[in-house]
Amino acid sequence: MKNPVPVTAADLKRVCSQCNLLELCLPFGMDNQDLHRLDDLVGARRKIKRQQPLYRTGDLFEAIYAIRAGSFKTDVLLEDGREQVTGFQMTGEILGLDGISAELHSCNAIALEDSEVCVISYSRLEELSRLVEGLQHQFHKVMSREIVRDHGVMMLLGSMRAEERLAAFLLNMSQRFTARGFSSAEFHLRMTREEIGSYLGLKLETVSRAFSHFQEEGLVAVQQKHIRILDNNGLKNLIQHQAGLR
Amino acid sequence: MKNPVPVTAADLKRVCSQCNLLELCLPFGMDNQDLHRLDDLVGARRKIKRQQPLYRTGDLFEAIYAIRAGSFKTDVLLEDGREQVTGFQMTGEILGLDGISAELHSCNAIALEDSEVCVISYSRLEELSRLVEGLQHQFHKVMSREIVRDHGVMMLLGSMRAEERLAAFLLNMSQRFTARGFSSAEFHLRMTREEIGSYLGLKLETVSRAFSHFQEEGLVAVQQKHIRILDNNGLKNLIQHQAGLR
DNA sequence: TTTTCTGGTTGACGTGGGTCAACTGCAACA
DNA sequence: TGTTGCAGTTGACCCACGTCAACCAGAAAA
Repeated sequence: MKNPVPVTAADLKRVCSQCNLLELCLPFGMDNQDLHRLDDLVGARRKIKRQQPLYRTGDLFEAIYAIRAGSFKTDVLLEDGREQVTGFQMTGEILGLDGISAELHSCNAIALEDSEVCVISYSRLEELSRLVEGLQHQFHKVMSREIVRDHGVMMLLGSMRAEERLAAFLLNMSQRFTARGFSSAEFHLRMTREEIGSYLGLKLETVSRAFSHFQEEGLVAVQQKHIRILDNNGLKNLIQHQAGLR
Repeated sequence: MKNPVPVTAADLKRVCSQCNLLELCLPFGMDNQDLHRLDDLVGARRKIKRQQPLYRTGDLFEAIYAIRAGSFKTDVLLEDGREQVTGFQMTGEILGLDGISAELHSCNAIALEDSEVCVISYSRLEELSRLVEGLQHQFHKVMSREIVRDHGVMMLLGSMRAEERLAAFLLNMSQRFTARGFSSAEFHLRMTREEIGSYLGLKLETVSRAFSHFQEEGLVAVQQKHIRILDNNGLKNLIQHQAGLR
């Protein structure tokens, strides 16, 4: 029995100052007073169904997005159809920063599962961050963090071997799940082997074989998308000591 | 206390509003009035000798830098000594954005030739960009452009073959020289084959062979670091049509 | 239940680019 | 005017990963 959805107290509380993702998201480090000024910046919510785009290459840039629930991939397409996944994003992370430079989005953001984002009007964000020092600073940090993350991916792609890349990927996922209060040792990947491969610059078969090999070595237990990390240090060692090539 | 360094007329002119790199640099798009407010933000200059670092991984982050003359590479080092060059920067481009996120620099910036940078105090930049909308917006664009550029490099590294990568690199260099008023067809590379290779995720021998092959095909004339592009479209076609692999 | 579909695994084989090594050329300097 | 040294080129060989293809598993549809 469905009534028209009434606005409840809970809905009204869906603002930054009440959000449990706070410490992962844009408002991190802001004081209580500033936080309340954020509440009217973050207006609309948007739900995105699995496989649907939040935005596409060429779309007009008007807002950035904070992931409230779910997860996304971003990718760049070449004319000939080749896809490069440039990142996987989870709750609390910010999407859309690519659009500021040209006022058009320069990649696609696709939901990996049914997801929800907070829409943050970019013009109002600029406005407010001229008034709220903490917001300005935090926003700059978020952008800078993205640049540093990208350098890490370049390191992966340019200097590591297949199994090192996958190990680094798993450790990164584990660390991000931990930061969100989930188990660091056991998690569920939302992306396919092909998407992992595209991100890591490998073919899906190579990803699959690397998973199998890790399993043989007792480093992880793999059951499709469900991953259990059995030997964290083993994975770490793999990255440092498998040097030399490439 | 030290004796104050006498300020000469030449020094006074060394300000953004007088700089011929304007349209490539941070102040791009700002109006004349705002521009003059920038002049006292950009204080010191710093000269860096070839092969010397402007900053190193782990250095305290206090300023960003605009390249006034010369060129740089940025790189990330792995514990085992592997180096990944994350970018090459030329006049008008901004260095140091990586440092904002952790208040420490997360890569090394090394001069490829004797160079000079404008030192832009980050705290004063944040201050001023709260007052000057045009500066704020332009700064955000610069950061976003860096993110978009990084996505392009990921595409290179993750999805392209060796000769495609080098072709894309040459076209990119050509386009950036053009933007600076130099010939688009003929230029001098300041980095070694090894540095190009590190940037492109290739070994120096592969870079060298690709250059030789381009030369055989009549696409470019290569004489050590001096490059002459003979067939721009040929290079472009190489990227689109050599698809399939990887 | 069986059928179909999509994603994942595994094997056999090929190749692009890494590795190793010899050689060349230019530049700095005695 | 030779000497040393580093950057670049080239060749021979090899291996990590891509390619192609068969097969499998779980989920959704019939």
